[in-house]
Amino acid sequence: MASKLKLVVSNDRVSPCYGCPLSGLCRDDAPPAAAVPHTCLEQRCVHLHSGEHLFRVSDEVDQQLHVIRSGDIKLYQHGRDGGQHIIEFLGSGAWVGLESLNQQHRHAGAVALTDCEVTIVPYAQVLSLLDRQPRSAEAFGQMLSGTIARHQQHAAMLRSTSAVQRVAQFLLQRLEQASLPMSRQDIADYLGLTSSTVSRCLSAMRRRGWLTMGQRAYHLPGRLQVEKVAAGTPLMLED
Amino acid sequence: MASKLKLVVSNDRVSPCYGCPLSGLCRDDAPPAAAVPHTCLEQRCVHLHSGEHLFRVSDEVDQQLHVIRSGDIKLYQHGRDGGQHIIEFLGSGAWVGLESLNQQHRHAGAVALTDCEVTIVPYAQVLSLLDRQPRSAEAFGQMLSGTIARHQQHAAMLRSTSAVQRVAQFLLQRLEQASLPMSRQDIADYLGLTSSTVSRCLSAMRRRGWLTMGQRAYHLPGRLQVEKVAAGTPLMLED
DNA sequence: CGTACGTTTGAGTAGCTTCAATTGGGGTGG
DNA sequence: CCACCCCAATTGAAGCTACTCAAACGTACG
Repeated sequence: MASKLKLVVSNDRVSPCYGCPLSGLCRDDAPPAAAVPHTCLEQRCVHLHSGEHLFRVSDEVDQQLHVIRSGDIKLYQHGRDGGQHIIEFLGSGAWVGLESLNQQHRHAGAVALTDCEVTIVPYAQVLSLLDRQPRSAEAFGQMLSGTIARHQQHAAMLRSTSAVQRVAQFLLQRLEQASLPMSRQDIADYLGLTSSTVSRCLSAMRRRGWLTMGQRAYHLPGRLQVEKVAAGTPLMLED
Repeated sequence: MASKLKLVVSNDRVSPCYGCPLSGLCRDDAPPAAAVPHTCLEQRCVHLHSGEHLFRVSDEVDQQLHVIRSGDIKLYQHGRDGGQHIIEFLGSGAWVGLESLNQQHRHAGAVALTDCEVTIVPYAQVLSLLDRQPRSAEAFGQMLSGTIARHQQHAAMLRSTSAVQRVAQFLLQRLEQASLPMSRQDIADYLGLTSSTVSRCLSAMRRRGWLTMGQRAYHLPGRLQVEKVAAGTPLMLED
């Protein structure tokens, strides 16, 4: 179960930034090739198998951030009642660990939902970049700002009184990619419902033909109706 | 209803940082007095009366952050059903507007719950500070990180199934200062409940002598029991 | 083929919401 | 100073939603 670490050194002189996790933060329009430090060239990666932890609750914070190259990860906390509360589902391109920068121990755990490839980005490296490139501080701020905005959206979803409403919003938000790698229980823990209720809501929409579910693939032929449900239109669960 | 703007220029040479909203970010251990730019000396303030908006939903983002000097502010969004969802209650010392850095229009509104004094901090000024003082980038990151962590906590509270549980957690979290400037409706919108339910929960605890409510002052003689309720111990509403 | 686990579905119940009536407190005008 | 009004808070009763408990089904894996 040990994570394999791989050191990747790019030899591509044409575009040294290709594949660099920091490329989203780099703001030098024309970075002088000679001045590019190791930062952009060295990439440490971790491969996670489905179910493996990237880090656990109470782990010591190691001052490292992570960027997901491929796969999906869930961020969770332990609920008061023993169950787990999913904070966020993170997909390809997402940063992991932004909430731990000021803390000594993780208050959230991160588990791979599928096999994952994750790039390790030492926080010091990010700070170093922010130091060298003033404009990237702005980009970094925007990234954190966006994270905050997403959490606010999630909180809004949790306050939607109706269960179908929450499930509909979840589907609309997550079904750009037409696949849901997480279990019903995970969805339930994310939406503040039970897996039974989630299942009932999905079945209700499926019965109406608004949702089709091949074992991993999901589609929304009735996207318009689902949007109405998400907006508050009531929906009888049993037909 | 027009907000009064006041320009305050400090003449105090002894401690130029005193009262500076950026002091929490400044990381120069011994800032050379001669090099201190206007940044630390100019402070624009806004005075808000209870009920006045600092900004509204859909307002254009003016690239300004705010720091609350005194008073309380609520951050809210419009719910699907017409009601408003409170995102966060912000008190003295808190930063306002961190979630809007990457957006063109506000997706949240900010209203004063009490009379407020708010310092205006142009985002450019923050960036300029981050540029000059590399270490303050870390502090800024920690601040945003802390904000994210608080939102995650809030989301966890919203998933607590029981109503009394949510109210108890809210009281424990908010009653360091022994006063709740917001209305029952606001609390309800924050917790994802109705004002009736909030009222009932508070009454239940008051009947048991765990909570006392002078018109503005709140106290928790039964903090221990309230903590148990927050942790999941069931509680009959009617006695 | 059999076991184990996740999902679906079924009744019954608890708890929150809804709607409405009552109380209380703060402000205004007499 | 008191009466009045207005809005917020409280409280009551009824209804409905989502949870609980439980069983049956499907699928993946040995």
